[in-house]
Amino acid sequence: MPEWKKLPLSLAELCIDTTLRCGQSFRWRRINDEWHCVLQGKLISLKQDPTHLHYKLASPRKLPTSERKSAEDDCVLSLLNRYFVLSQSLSNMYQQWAASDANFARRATAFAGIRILNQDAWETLVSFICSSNNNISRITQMVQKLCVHYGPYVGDIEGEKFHDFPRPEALAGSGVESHLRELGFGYRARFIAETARIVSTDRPAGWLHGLRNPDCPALEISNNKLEDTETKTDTKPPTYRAAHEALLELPGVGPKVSDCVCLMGLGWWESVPVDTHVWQIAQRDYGFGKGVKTKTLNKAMYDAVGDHFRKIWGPQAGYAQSVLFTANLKSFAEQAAGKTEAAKEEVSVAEVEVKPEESKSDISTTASVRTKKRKAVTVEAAVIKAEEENGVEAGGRRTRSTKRAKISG
DNA sequence: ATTCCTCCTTGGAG
DNA sequence: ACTCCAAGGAGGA
Repeated sequence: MPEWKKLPLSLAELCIDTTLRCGQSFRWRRINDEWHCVLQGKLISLKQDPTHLHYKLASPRKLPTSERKSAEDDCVLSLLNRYFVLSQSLSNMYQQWAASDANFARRATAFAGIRILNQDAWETLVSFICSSNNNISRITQMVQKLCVHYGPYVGDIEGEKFHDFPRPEALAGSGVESHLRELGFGYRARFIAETARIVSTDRPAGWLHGLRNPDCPALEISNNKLEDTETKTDTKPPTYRAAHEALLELPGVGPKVSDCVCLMGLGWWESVPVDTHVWQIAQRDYGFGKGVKTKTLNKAMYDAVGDHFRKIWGPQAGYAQSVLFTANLKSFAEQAAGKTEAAKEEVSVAEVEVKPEESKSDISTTASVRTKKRKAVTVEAAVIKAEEENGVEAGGRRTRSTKRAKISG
């Protein structure tokens, strides 16, 4: 039996119990207060106490000599550092967001230690294609089915089998769509099969990885050696906008799913996925949607919400968004209400001032969406329009006919 | 060319 | 039983 290794880490820097079940990754399973998942072919186990994160390789394949064993431990540690991006100080970021936004300060009190996971881009892509018009528990079941039926088996824990996530080629077969429909994927079956075929066949090797943010802290180590094998096709460094647009070409990928992949799979932390929860938050806490004509989330509103959050939270807005997203989930309602002993008193103190000043701005778009060239939307509140010159340039628009043409062809 | 509306699968919750 | 909702997107009007 392998021994646990430990890493000094506070719950404010990482809380796996919240981070691993807030709808980012759908493969971690908790058994007896220990978390297990296959990452890069390795079955990894985690547990946490207030001062340390404990980790181990759940089932090493060979009898480890002491040398090999310590090498494997180093490998797991490096993997965890990249997966959780532990080089980044989370409490510092929380402090900055709380200082610039009273609502964040209030909501985040009971939700410390939530990190954006630096996940595999392909897994993130497929997982969030599954997420459309869906709920977290069923997404989890669907991802599990993908692993069981198409992913490589790695090992057992407590009688439960663990598989890795399948590679694109494994999901690109001809019978995949009908099989996934039998497995209850609904209309997403075609999206997954088709996207797998495009990524594995139509796109060059390393295409998805090439959309990564080269400045993401998770890449600091491996970025020095820009390997010649598959990255020499592209000379210009990718941008968030370019990555976002490139993903939109794939079937089942719209603006929201694309932003999820950018944020959680490609290291673009300025990406703000606006889903039903974030739209609720934007309306309830940030004055969006007060206009008569703007109760529904249209494209202009989608962009305005993301731009607003980037304005108040800065270039890691998507990271901050995930904290409020988690605090808004029904499955975390008890935690949000401060039922945990740790957060109880702090929340009751902060509960006094419920209305932040920002709420009075009543952000709503006027119906005059005079889209001439790239002026996306006219916004009444001056809060938004200030960022026009702020460098968030909207790149060349990709029309939908282009996307359809790519799919059918 | 852009925007808006409806439909798409499934299953759990109210 | 029935409607609504869940980390939305595609296709047509």
